[in-house]
Order: sequence, then C-alpha cells, then structure tokens
Amino acid sequence: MSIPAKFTPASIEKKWYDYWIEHNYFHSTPDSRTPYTIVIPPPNVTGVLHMGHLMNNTLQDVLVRRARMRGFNACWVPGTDHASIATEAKVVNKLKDKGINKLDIGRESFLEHAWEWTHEHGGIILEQLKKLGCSCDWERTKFTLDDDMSASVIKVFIDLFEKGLIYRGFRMVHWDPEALTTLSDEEVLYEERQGNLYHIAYAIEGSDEKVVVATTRPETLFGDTAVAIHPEDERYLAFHGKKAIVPIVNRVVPIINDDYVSLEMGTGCLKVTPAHDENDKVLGDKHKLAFIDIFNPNATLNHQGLHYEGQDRFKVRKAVVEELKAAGCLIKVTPHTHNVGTSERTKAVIEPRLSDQWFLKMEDLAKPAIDAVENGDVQLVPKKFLNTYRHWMNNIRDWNISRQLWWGHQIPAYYFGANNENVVVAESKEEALLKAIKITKNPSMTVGDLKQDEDVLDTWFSSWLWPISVFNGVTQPDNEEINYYYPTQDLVTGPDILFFWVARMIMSGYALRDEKPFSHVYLTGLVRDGQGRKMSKQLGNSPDAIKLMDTYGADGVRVGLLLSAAAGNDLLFDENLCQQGKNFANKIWNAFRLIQSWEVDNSLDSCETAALGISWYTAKFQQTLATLDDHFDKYRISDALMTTYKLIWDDFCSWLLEIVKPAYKAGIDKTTYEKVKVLFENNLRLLHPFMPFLSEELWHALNTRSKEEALIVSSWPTQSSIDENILSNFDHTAELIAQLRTIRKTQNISFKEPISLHQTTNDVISLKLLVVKLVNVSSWEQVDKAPEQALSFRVNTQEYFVPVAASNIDEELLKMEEELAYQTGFLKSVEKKLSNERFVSNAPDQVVAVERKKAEDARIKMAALKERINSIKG
RNA sequence: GGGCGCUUAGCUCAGUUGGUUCAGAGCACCUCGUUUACACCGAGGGGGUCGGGGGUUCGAAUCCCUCAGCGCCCACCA
Repeated sequence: MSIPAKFTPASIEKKWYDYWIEHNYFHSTPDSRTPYTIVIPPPNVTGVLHMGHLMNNTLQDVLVRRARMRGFNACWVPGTDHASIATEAKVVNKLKDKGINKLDIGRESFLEHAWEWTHEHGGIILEQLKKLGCSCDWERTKFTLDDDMSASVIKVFIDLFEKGLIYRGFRMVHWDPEALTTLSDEEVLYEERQGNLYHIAYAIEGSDEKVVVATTRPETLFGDTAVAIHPEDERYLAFHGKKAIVPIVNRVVPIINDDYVSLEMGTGCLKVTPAHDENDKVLGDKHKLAFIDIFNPNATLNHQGLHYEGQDRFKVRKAVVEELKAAGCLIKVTPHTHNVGTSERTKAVIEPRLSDQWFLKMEDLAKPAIDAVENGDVQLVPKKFLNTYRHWMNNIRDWNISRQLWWGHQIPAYYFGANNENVVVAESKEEALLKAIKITKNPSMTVGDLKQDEDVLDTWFSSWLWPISVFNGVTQPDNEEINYYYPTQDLVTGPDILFFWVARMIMSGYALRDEKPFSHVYLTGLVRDGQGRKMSKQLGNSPDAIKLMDTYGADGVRVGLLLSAAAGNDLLFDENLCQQGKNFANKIWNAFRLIQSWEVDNSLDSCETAALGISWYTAKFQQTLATLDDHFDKYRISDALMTTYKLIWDDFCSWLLEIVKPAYKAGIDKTTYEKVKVLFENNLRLLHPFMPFLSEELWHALNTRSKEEALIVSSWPTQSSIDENILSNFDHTAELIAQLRTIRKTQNISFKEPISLHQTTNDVISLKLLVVKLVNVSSWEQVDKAPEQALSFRVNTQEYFVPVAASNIDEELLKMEEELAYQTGFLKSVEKKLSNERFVSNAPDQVVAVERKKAEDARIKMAALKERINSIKG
C-alpha cells in the first residue's frame, strides 16, 4: 500500500482550495433557493491574521459550509475595513520614520501615502483567510472606502441630516491630543491611576479669608471661572455672594451655589473650569460662566497659560504646584486614585475639550433595536449578553461621528458665508452650490465660495451600514440582491464590539430598511493565552497564525480552536488542542487507509457479523445526527464538533471498523465493502464543515460517488427513524465485551487463547457474533446452574460466567461479597425512599416507577449473588 | 458607585423545566499492549461531599438567602 501512514495536510490544502475556486462553489447569486447569508466582520485592511480572526472565521465557515450542504444558497460576503484612526496612526508613524510630518504634506499627499500603504498591505489578511479554508464569495469582496461603499455612507449622512437626526453641536468631547482628533465614548478606555488631590487656597476678594478647593488637575486653574459650593453647606455660608481670586492668574471669579457640589467630597469647594470638564460645563451653562479654553490641540497650554504657554499639561501640573507652594497657596496634597480616560488607539490621556462636532441622535434609533432583541427577532448567543445590551441601549447617548482625521469618508457638509456660518449637506460640491444659492438667493455664488468640512466620519459610521451596503441596499433600496439576501442569518463577532458595531447595525437596519440586519448574533469569547492573559503584540504571547496552520494543518487548527470554544466564553488557547485536531485528522486518514487496503473477494458471501455492525452503526449515525443537528440549532458548535469526533473516532473506528475488519490477508465480501464505504462517506459529510480539506480529499479518494461531484456541494444527511432496539442491544453487548476484556487482562489471558462464556438466564439478547469476534469467545452456552470454577459479572441483570482455574476463586468470592454488601445498602436506601409516603404521593408516577425498578433489580442481583456465593462455599 | 455573570475531576468545560444510568465529556494521568489502519495508536483504570454556610422541598449541582474569590459591562463627581 503506497498511501503514507501519516497524513500531511500541506500536501492537499492548496489543491482543494483552488479546486473549489475553479468550480465557483463559493459564489452565490440570487435564485429560487432560500438564502443563507453571513457578512464578515471586516478586519482592518492592513491587519494581519490573529487568533481572534482564526476563531471567528472558522466559526463562520462552519456555519456557511453546513448551510450550503443543507441546500441553502449560501453567501458569505468578505471585505475589509479602512479603520480610520488605526490606519491613519500607522501611516503617520511610517511617515514620521521618514521624517515627514502629516501636517506639512497636507491632505492630498497624505491620502496618497495612505492609499499606497493600503495597497501594499491591504488584502493580506484575506489571503490568510483562504489558507484557513474560508469559503467566502470572493467576487463580492468589499472595502469600506470603495466608491460604492462611500456613496452609501454619504447618502445615509445626508438622509439622516435632513431628518434632523444628525446635527452639529458645540459639545464637550473626548480629545486625543496625540492623534489630534475627537473620539467617541466607546473609544475611550478608563484606567485606574494613582494621582493626587491638591488642596488649594483661593483668596476671597476684599477679605483675608480663603476658600480651599480640592482638585486633581491644578494646571486647569487657568481656565477657572468660578468656585462652587453647596448652598446649604454651613461651613461656607459666609461666602455667599462673594468673589474669589484664582491664584497665579489673579482672576476674580464668582462663588456660586449649586447643589451639584457634594458636601462630603474633597473640601466641599469646587473650582469650576467649564471648558475642560464635562460637569463643570454643565455648571458653566447653568450659571452663565465664561468658558476659557487653555489648551492647544496637542494639550500644551495656550496663551491663557501665561508663562507656561507652550508647555505640556503634565509638566505644567508639576510647575504650578511648585509655584502655588511657593506662594503659600498649597494647603495639602493627598494621594488619590481615580480613573483616567485614555485613547484606545494612541493610549494618550484624553483631554475633555469643547468643540464643534457632528452628532447623531440615538434615542429614536435605539427604540426598535431594543425591541428587536427583547422580543427575540434578533437573538444574542449566548443569552447572557442580553442584559448588557439592554442596559447600554437604554442609556444610550448621542454618537459623536466626526473625527479630525483625513483617512475616511470626508463629511459632505459645505460651509459658506463671511464666517462660514452657513452649512449645507450634499452629495457633491455642485449640488451643495445649488442648495447654497437657494438659501442665499445669490446666483453669482461659485463652488469657490464653498468650503467642505475637513473632518471625516467615524469608522463605525461606514461599518454600521455593512449588511445593507454590501448589497447596495442604501443607494438602490429595491435591488434584487438586497431583497434576496437581506436580512442575513448569522453574525459572528466578539463581544468587545457589541456596541461599536452590532447594536449600531441593528439600529441602521431598522432605520434604513425597517428590518433587522440578522437573526442571530453569535458572540465569541476572547482568545487568551494559557495564563488567561489577553493575547497581544506587546506581550508577544500570540502564536503566529500562519505558522500554526503550517504545523497542524488548517483543519487541525480549526478543530483545535473549536474544541473548547463555547459561545461567549473566553478561550484559553493551548496548542495541545491543535495537536488533538491534527491527531484526529491522522486518525481519519488511517481509517481511510484501512478501508482502501481491503480487497474484495467476489466469491465470499455477505458477512453476518459485519452486517450486524453495519445495522448498528447506521442506527448510531442517525441518533448522532439528531444530536448534532440539535447542537447546531442551538449554536453549540464545539459540542457539535465533539459529537462528530466521538462518532468517528469511537463508534466508527474503534467499534465498526474492528467489527468489519477481515482477517489477515483475507478478502472482504463486496456487500460489506460497499456499505462501509458509504458509511464512511456519510461521516465525511458531517465532518466537512469542521475539516473541509481532509474531508474533500477523502471524498474524492474514496471513489464511490455517484452523482455529487464535490463534497462541498453535496448534501447534509437527513434524519430518519432510529432503530432504538439495536442501539440498546449494542450497549449491552459493548458492556459485555468490556467486561470480558477486563477479565482477559486481569487474568492474563492472551487474546489468542479463546475463552468460553456461560449464562444462566437469557432475558437479554446480545449481539453474540460481535462478542465472538472482538473478544475471541469460542463457546457460549446457556446453562442451568452456575459453573463451579468461574468468574462472574453482570451486565444489567444478566449474569455471565467465565470458567477459570481454581486459584482465582477466592478473589472472586471476595468481590462478590463486596458487591452483595453494596447492593444490600443500595436496596435499603431505595426502600426507605419508597416507604416515604410523601415521596410516593408527591413524586411523578414515572419517578416512583423507576425507584421500584431499581429495587427490583437490586433484589434479583442479590438473589443471584447469594446463590452463587453459597454454591461456591459448598 | 450602578448593573450582570461565573465558581463542577489536574486542565478546559457540558449539565436545557429540581426526579430515569445525574455527577458527565475531551485532554492530561496510571497500568498493560508493538494483533497485519493509525504509538498522532489500542485495551483497561483511578480521580470531584458540584466555592463555604444556611434555607425551601419527599427530593437540590439545579430554586432562595448569605459569605468568599474571580470576571465583564456602564458611569466616571472634584
């Protein structure tokens, strides 16, 4: 036999991927079948495959491949995301290495660099997905900055603006002083940091008294425009109506009363810096205070910072503290831990900043999206995320959608007028001009009078349209594709972007099409390392995905990841699981080798033993298929895999093949041979979603196919009635075989030495032929009385005996006496239960019946044991 | 600070409405085995009072209360 005993995945993977592509099996177009659609969570265009992607896309491919086999028109739409801030940050760094500053080269030139970078690194990740075996419809590949994608984004912006949902607001936003842009609430991460609480004395105007405020940010005193106290704070009643003098700047500011101020916190006195703190802004608006912005965009101080102008905020903090100390204004400093907002991308400490930004009103958009998830139209898997979702959606705030970046969709807003005080929103400058003329009634205006907004939209403002825009459902709302494929079925993604992306897609679905975007959201866990740490570049604990596939094969890695990946649970990645996947592949490979090695002997009659095994396996397969389908229906993908794993390894390889296997050098009859090949082929169908490469390879190598050309487009087995009788019969037989093997082992009886078996009763039929073959039983008789010199055991209530030499009998006697003691105790406890009237009257009849059966069985066993013990003792 | 969830065998986890073999699976481990698919293997085996305590019930891994430990989400008040 020339087939190697070790399976080498590398030898077949590319071959079959190319084959699938050549035959166009991944491509989908609308037809009369029911669609099954998944849109990929688009990875960053310049990203490389990491463990999370492996996990995610394996799951999607499993779902897609199974759906395809079940006769659905499967369509998996791939694509990439331009990842505005992440990509821009990379390009900025790259230019910096070359000594180029983004601002020096200007927008046009910067974008050229960005596109160059995108073309250079873009799409690598999609190639890597192919290696994993992903059956995406590559003809549909989209990029969020493609022209048609951009057109969708712009159209939605304009529509929502015209509906009054998008507005421009002067608001406190999260400012990233390193990337020089605003961030949405979701892009800010809070870290606990050790800081100080500074107690600073402010003089009261026209008095020797002082008021002491507490602050964590003394450098912001340049922006102070009030001191606030609680109106009922008895300590400060004397200060009502007075004014305070801000140290260093010597600004005279009012002391205001507001019950926002806590009596317990700090000193009970608050310095108010309306331009640099969200809460202070509220106070500022309420009390009509001045707003003094003291920072430049890069968080150095501006001219308001006086002699600190141009210096960084943290340096200024130290210097100001020193100056206050020297001036005797610093009363005390206490350590203080607090949470500091940082930029998800640049890690810079966020500076609250007032600025003009674009916002999307969320409250009305959220309502149908909340309902959809509450009433199950959109199901989150696992359900535990429902609470999180509900909580967030019910407290949703307006979405800051503008970013001070260049890489992205430029906001289609055009300003005009002497101070650019007017704005129109339009698809193009020309259209904007028409709108502007309408407003100004000045026909002499030209496009030169219009200035487009410099900012771009948040990345998620394009990805929230993804399930619609990939089918051009925004720009052509009634086209055939969107009508056919939308809503999609399943979305597979991580819980970390539940709000960034998933919630917003649900909202856009209802806002734009009055329809959910998908029915199920499968939320995967994070992939962590063996110590539970999140995998990251910094820690260097993330294995190289490509290397992993080279080592264990794509199928092996897929199995490894899936094996312990219950939905929503973090996966502690362990390479051993990939090894297990690889071992499994090898096991299947060798099962194939065994079958291939058989030679049909047409002179042989159909083997009866094999026929029994085949009948049993057929039933077992049906039973497992029902379980498997159920796991899939409930999105228990790792359970589905484990079910398949055990079916093939244990039931097919360990049992069926051993039953069917012809004797050494003997031929096999044609009937058995053909049937086993069909059973193996059916195994491959179940296996295909998990291990597409190996299963496709063997499907072809097996050479039994009649009508279906490739496994990927073959059919998923259908459930039919299950022969329960043979299954229970087999269970009994398997137990009998295990007992006999144990006896062989403990008694040191070689397999080659046949054993004989006796039984006294015959109330259970066992599949005798299997026992004869698998444990080499030479004679099997029913006897009236237990043999004198024999080992005994029971399967259920059936008693069996294996005659042995006398020397083993004492041991056997002891064993039986122990067993008798156990049964006696067991019976006692069951009888106690049954004599409890409340149990008998309250418990369901079925449960009581079971207890009665237990007692009955115990009595039978005990009687047999006693009889045997007595007979041995003579 | 508010909310949610988790704790079951050495490891990773199942356990659906409390009641049939419900105390499980895979891996790891131990013993034996090179029988002619596979040592990336086969056969057999050990291992948990289901985090602690209390309660409801005829009956609790499962329901309630409480304590301890861990994790996540939201808000981020000087």
